[in-house]
Amino acid sequence: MATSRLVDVAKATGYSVNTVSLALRGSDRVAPATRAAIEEAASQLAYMPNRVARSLVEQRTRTIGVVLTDIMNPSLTSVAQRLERELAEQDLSMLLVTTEQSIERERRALDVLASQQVDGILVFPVHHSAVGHIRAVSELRRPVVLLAGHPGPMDVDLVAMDNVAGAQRAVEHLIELGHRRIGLVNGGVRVGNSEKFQGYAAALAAHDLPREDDWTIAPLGFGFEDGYVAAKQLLERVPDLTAVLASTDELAIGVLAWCRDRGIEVPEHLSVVGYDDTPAAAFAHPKLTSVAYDAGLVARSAVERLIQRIEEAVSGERKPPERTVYLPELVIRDSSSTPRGGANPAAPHQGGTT
Amino acid sequence: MATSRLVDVAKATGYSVNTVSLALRGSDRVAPATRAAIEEAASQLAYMPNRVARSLVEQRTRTIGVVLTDIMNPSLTSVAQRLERELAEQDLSMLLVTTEQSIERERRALDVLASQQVDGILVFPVHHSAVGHIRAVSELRRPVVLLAGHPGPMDVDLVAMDNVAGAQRAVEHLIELGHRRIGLVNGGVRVGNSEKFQGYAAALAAHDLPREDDWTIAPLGFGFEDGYVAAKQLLERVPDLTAVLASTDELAIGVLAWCRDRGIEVPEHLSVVGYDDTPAAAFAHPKLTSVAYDAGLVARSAVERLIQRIEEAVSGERKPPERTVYLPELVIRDSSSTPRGGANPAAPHQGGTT
DNA sequence: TTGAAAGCGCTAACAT
DNA sequence: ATGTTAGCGCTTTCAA
Repeated sequence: MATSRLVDVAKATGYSVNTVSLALRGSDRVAPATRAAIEEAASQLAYMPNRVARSLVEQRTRTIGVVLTDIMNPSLTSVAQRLERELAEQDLSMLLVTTEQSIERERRALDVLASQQVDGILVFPVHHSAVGHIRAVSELRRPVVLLAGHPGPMDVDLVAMDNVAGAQRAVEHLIELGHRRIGLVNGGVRVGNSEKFQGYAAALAAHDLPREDDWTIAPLGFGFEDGYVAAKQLLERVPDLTAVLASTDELAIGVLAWCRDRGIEVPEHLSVVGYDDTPAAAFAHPKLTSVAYDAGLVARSAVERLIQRIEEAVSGERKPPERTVYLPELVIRDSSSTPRGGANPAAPHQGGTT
Repeated sequence: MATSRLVDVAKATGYSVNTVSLALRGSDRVAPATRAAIEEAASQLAYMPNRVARSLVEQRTRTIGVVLTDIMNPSLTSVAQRLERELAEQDLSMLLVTTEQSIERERRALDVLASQQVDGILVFPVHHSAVGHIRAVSELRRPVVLLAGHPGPMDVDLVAMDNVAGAQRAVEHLIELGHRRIGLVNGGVRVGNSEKFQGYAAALAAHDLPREDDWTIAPLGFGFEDGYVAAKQLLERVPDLTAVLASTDELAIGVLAWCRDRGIEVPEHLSVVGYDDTPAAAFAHPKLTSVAYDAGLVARSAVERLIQRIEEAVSGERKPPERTVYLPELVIRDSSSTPRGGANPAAPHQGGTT
């Protein structure tokens, strides 16, 4: 596993280490013939530059740290995928860490990444508002761009979709269809992320519609099973809801599954709206109306911002953080329609289909 | 962004760089009082070790490269997730690269990772058999463990699920139910991965059942849409198939969606079996029978093997590659049953439900 | 118990 | 056009 170094190529060719280094990096300060000879020897010896040594002297690693809460969540996965692609295009590597919703792991992740001398860090924060430790890293150590967060004053750069507006839009769609009793299945609220709730409440308030605390349910996770269980709890508790917004598509698909098992027809008895517009939304049954999270846009924009911040840091500039939020689109499919009688399982139109 | 170094802590305390280094790494060769003073100063200065410098001298980075074809594919995502978790437990970081099915990108990824001096590499190969370039890396540069591959002689370490056996098991399940005309929707075959086809063909052959070339279709991708289109092509071409095995759950769910649109009932008219048993399988409609890919097992075992290989390489040992394949389980749900008449859309029992 | 010196593999400033 | 020297921040002999 002992790979060859510059000095080996130097010895093989008779040139100095410096000349070899220059030649291999394509400098025009070395004679073409020399370069050819050196390249020949380098490939003979299967020489590959040691990026660790290079990073040490250049004081940069061309590596970006990416901190995600969870990579199983399809919308985060698609962000990760897009980020990797964007970074690769800029010739940057991606060091990926997941925090599994633990603020303590998030803290450690940032430390490790800073210690690894990553050039910058992209963070999907565990808590969308508790970001003091992240700010500290961004001020003391490396440029950081957040990929999600609460609206309002915050002193770290942020590029994200506007989840308040997204949820509000979804609920307004339901209101326009004629719904007045609308529930919310809001995953992840336990860790303090309330944008979707804010949008939901704002839409109801704007239309003078009622809202009860028990119309909202907060499952621990974001998955199918969480949605299934949440639907059961919510709709057994409040059977006369006519529509439900779920904070991820997977939750929504879990809701659909429970409705199917229970004989509640969607959208006839209950309208269901998902969030993120993952590929699964279009292939759910019925096809799921969903708020589109534009992972490509966020990834592109976040990488661009981060690179800009890195360049500024190198040249000693220090600009104030900026917040960029994009308005999500609502994709209307078959799971939402005008209300026709609520989800009351006491009077289903027909039996379960599973 | 100028972080403090050992020398800064040394100056602040009056000790030498060497003593500070030892103290901060908890050596008992420094006096407790000294250590306390040094730790105090270090935290004052927010000192964090520079892992790049450390890696250069220690000749290891505590970083593992992970090469995946695609991170949107749920089964690969779950492998990535598990790998990250396993590596984190061993205090190893994960450098993630995706190849998007390009052998050229795979080649470059391996070079970049070797150049970054990762301690080892885990690869989900683009081609399950064309692995010459991977072998070269594993012999010349860094230990490599493959996460998938063809059966048969191969000279790179491998830890994977046995897809031949998995597909064979799925088809045998269908045969036991009484199916005799069984199709295959086999994503990714265009890049040369034929294990699932082999298992499918072996099962049919073992039971003296017929097999026609046009009972197999090879969509380019692995997603819902690919499955939908493949189902259309396959079942319009061969309407009297009574069962279909799809090589991923997403393909299978795409097949289900087409059947729904077409008024073909599953499993009454057509049995459908998926592959990987992703979370979506249990929440599809109908609930999908699927071959369980055990991502946790593969991840755990692959990381263990890789670490072992790394240790051997450090101590100069050189053991021959080993192949470990695990037998997947078949999870039987509602999408497979005894055949009742084939998928002929000319005589559906009832209209479409979408 | 602590310090001085060497060196990991590379790039960069400064010779020649 | 090429070579010499220094040094990135750390760990590791080897001395004291």
